[in-house]
Parts: sequence; C-alpha cells; structure tokens
Amino acid sequence: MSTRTGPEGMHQGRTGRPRSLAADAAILAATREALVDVGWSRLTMSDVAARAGVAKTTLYRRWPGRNELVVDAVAVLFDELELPDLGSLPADVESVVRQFGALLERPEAKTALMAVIAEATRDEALRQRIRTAIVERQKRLVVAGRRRAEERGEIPPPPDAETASRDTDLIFDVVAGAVVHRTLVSAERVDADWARRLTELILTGLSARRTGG
Amino acid sequence: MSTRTGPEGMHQGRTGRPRSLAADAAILAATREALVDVGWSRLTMSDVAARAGVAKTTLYRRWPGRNELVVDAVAVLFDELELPDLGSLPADVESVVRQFGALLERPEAKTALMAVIAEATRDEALRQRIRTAIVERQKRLVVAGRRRAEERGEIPPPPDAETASRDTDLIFDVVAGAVVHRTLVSAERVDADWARRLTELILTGLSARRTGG
DNA sequence: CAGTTACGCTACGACTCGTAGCGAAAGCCC
DNA sequence: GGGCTTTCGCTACGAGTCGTAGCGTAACTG
Repeated sequence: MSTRTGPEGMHQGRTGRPRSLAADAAILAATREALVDVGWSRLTMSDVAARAGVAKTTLYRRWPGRNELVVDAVAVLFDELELPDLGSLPADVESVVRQFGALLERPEAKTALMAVIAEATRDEALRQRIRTAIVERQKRLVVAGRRRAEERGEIPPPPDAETASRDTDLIFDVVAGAVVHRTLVSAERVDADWARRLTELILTGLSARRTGG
Repeated sequence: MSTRTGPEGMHQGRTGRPRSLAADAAILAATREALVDVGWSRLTMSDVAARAGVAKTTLYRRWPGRNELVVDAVAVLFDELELPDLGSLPADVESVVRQFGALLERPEAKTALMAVIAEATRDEALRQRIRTAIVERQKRLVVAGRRRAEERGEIPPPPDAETASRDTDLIFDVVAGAVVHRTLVSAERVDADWARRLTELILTGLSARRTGG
C-alpha cells in the first residue's frame, strides 16, 4: 500500500530470512506501553527492546531512531477514528469530536503526539512522516463528512475546488486544534457538553458565512 | 508580582551573596538560543551553561531540570502578545491571531512549547507551571477583547458568569488550538487570508448562536 | 545444497546526567 | 574593618544511554 507507515529500509522483497512481522507488532506495542509507563523523555530504546523481547539492534535495523519509531507506534491509534452516519451533520461532527477527545485521553496518544510534533519542528523528514502517517490520513474524516452533508442537502456544494480544499484545511485545523488544545494545554476533558458547543460554534459559523455572503 | 515564573528555591531574601540577575537572564537567553540551534531532544544542560557563560551547577541551583527551565525560558515570549484597539472586534481578533501565528513561527517558541506540553502529560507539577506561566496569563487577551466588544455594543453581555467563563475557555481553545495546529501540525503559515477566515468563522459562529438561541 | 538476510547477544567509546566537594567572590550585619 | 552566609566557577565522579560493530545462529530462496 502506498501510505504504508511501517519500518523502512526493508529489503524483504528479496531473498534471505524475512523480517519478523511479529517483532514489528511487538515493538510498536512495547513502544506504546513504555510511553504510558515512563513518558517520552525517559523512553529508551533499550527499554522498548526489552519489553518487546527483541534485541536493541533489531530496533535500529527498522527505525532510524526514537522519533520515527514513536510516530509509527502512535499513527495506528488514529486509524480507529471513524465517521458513523448519524443522520445529520451536527451529530456526525460531534461524534468525531468526542472520539478524538477520547483518543487524546489515552496517555500514549497524548504524550507521543506532542513529543513528535516538538521534534518535527526541527526535522523535515519527521514532519513529512507525521503528515503522511497521521494528518493527511485523517483529513478523510472532514472530506467524508462534507460529502455526506452535501448529499443530505445540509450544505451547498463548494463553489470551486480551490475553496473546498482550503475550507477542508481550515475545518481540520479548527476542530483538531481545539480538541488538542482543550485536552493537552488546558488539560480539561472533552465532555459531551463541550463537544456540542464546539460543533455548534463551527457549524453555525460556516453556514452563516455561506448564506451571508 | 504574584505570577512570577522565574527560578525557584531562591532564598535571596536573606543574607549572603545574592543570586546574579544577570545570570538568570543569560541562562534563559542561552536556553532559547540552544533551542533554535539544536532543538529539544539534543538540548543539554552543559550546552546551555556554556552558552550562558556559567557553571552547570548554577543551572541546577535554580531549576530542577530541563523541562522547568524551558517553560520559563519560553513563557516570556508570550507576554509580547497584546490586544491593540483597532476599533472592531473582528479586527482585534484577527490581530491577535496573526500575532500568535508570527510568534509560533519562531523556532524557539514552537519547539519549546510542544516539547514541554509533551512532558507535561506525565508531570502534574510541570502542567501546573505551564498553566500559570502561560495559559492563564494569556486568557487576558480573550477577556479584554470581550469586554471591549461589549463596551462597543458589538456583543451582548453574557447571561451569567458561568457561561461567560465557559465561553472564554471555548474561544481560547478554538483560537489558540487552531493557530497551533495550523502552524505545527499542518505546518503551514498563518497568513492574512487564513487569519481573516478563522476570525470570520468564529465570530459569525458566536453571534449567530447568540441571536439564534 | 549454497547464498542471503535477519536474528539475539555482547562489547565498545562517546556522551549526558545530576551530585559532591573545593576555594574564592559578593553581599549583609555588627 | 571582621564575621557570617550564600553563590560563584571549577573539577571530578558513578550511572545511564547512545548508536554501532562483530559474532555465531536461524530462516528462507533457488
């Protein structure tokens, strides 16, 4: 698959002993476990290797370093998010907001996400990895929600592809950013009431803007 | 001042040689400089000490560790944000959005902010430090903007103190979260157009919600 | 079978950590 | 001034981590 985010440098399409897929899974699970236990700054490769039951060298054969390993270990968590068809745009949006809030309450998700973002500010390759492994992947939720709302007649189709794309980006930044900020910076829970108020704010803002010019 | 965020454990109200204020400033400046040069994960106390021209022990006499040092080194950057009276609420909000966007483009700000937030997910004391040193401090912008808009008659006064407080929190999370997400996760600039569109989204959302019930 | 690659294990130099001890410096109070 | 207290820069230390290299073995291909 083209958006494969797993370990790199694999030559296993060739001859020789193939890499253990079980080791892959064990390492990623061990990384998440270690993140919960010791956090980011105290997470060591030796620790992860020991938890996974593999040698430290096996980690370095697959990932260049901690940062890349953690990105991959956490990216799969975001794939759990889905957009159930609840019959209306507000209900759909609120559902995703609450799912995302619940996801960010899991220690391994919040710790790892912020840590890798911090590292990415000085590492273009890592930034790219985050973008393909997480960000672009999850924009599917916004795109699907808009398409579904259009089909229901809740929102008008976008005037052109350019504004559609920019709106998608804006919505994504606002929703994801607000949830992240609420959870990690303000350190408060994303409860049903907050999710409803955020959804209301965004949707009325969008619809009023459209109809008002 | 009561919200002093500087080094702790100072007994300098007593007798003996007082701590060098110049060393304080030099250390914080050196920390920001090191963040720009080497990033977060490779920032070492020895490096900071060398840049500041002080001994490593001097750092540990004032701060418990890297995390606390970095919070203090970065907190002052956020005090630069201000709310100029531009005559209308949209103009005021857009101004702060752009200021915040510009601030987060500075390497020391973005790197340090995300890094300490990541660490804070497993450190209650650090979380508290961030909250008092940065978050609660900057909510002043939202509070001032609302008060000013009320005086202008642009928005109605809040029905009660409870909803006023929750609205302040929501607005803060949405605005700050969106800017942070745009800058650090999506890795795109907060330009004039984006700031205008975000402002429009939020303000129409808020006003429509109020008038519409 | 031979060839190739991944595996676990051990060992290594380099680096950072946080602390301790030292003598000197810089301020207070009498 | 003298005495007291605290900070200063400096050096040294054990502990821990890093990322790599080398080894013999295991697993799969043709």
